[in-house]
Amino acid sequence: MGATKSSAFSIKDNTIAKVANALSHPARVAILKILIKRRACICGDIVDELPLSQSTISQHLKELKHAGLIKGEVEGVKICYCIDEKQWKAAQVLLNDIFKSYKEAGSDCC
Amino acid sequence: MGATKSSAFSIKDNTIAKVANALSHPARVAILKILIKRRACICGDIVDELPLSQSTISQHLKELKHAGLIKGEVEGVKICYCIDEKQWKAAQVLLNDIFKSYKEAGSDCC
DNA sequence: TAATTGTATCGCAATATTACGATACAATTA
DNA sequence: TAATTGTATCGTAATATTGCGATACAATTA
Repeated sequence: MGATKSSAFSIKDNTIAKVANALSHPARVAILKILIKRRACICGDIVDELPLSQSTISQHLKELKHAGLIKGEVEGVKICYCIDEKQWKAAQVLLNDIFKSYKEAGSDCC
Repeated sequence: MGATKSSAFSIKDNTIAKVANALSHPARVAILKILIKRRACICGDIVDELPLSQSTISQHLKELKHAGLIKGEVEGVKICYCIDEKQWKAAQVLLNDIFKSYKEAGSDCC
C-alpha cells in the first residue's frame, strides 16, 4: 500500500494529473514563469534567479520535461530550455476543459 | 532538508501550486468530475463510483476542500459535497493566466 | 436508550517528493 | 592534453503522500 492506483483511472484523468503535478510546486511555477519571460533559458540563469541549489533546479527541470511542458536543447556546453509550445497548449486545453465543464446554475445544494 | 521551501516563493506561485496540487492525483480529478456531473454529491456516492476505500476517498475530499475547490455541507446524517463556485472560477483564472502568458512567437531557441 | 448509518480520523506501511552536497560527465577553452 | 564550465546524476536525509483497516463520532431511526 502507499503507491498511487493510477491504473484504476482513465488515461485522460492521469494525463490531467500529470500536467497538474508539474505545476504543483511553487519552484516549478516560478521556473515556468522565468522561461516564459525570457522566451528561453540556460539552466544557470534559473539557478541565479531562484534560491535553490543547482541540483534541485535540475531535478525540477527534469520533472517539467517529463511532464512534457518544456524541452531542452544542447547548446555548446550549456543547455537551453524553453516551453514546448505544442504540449503547452494541449495542457492548457486539458485543464481548462475541466474548469469549463462546470456550468454554474446557482442551484447547488451547498 | 526535504521540506518544500514554500516561503522562498511568492504567495501567488504558492496559490497556483496549491490549486494544481489538488488536481495532481487522478482520483481527485475523477472526484471533481463526479461532483460536476451530479451537481453535488453525497460522499458515499463517490465511494460507490471509484475503486478506492471510504477512508481514502474521505482523505482526497479533505484535500480538495483544503485547496478550496469544493465545500461540504451537513445534510442530516450525510454530507453533501459540491464545487465551490467562487473559488473554482478563481482557480480557473489563476491557471489559465499562466498558460495565456506564453505567447508563441515561433522563434524559440529550441 | 440502543442500533444503525454515513463520514472522519487514527495508526500504520509503502512509496514518493524535496533538497542538498558531492561527484560524474560532456563540451569548450587554454 | 589539461583545465574549465555547465548540467546531470548519485546518495542520503527529511518530509509528504497514498492507501487501507479499524475505530470514533454525530445524526437519525427503531
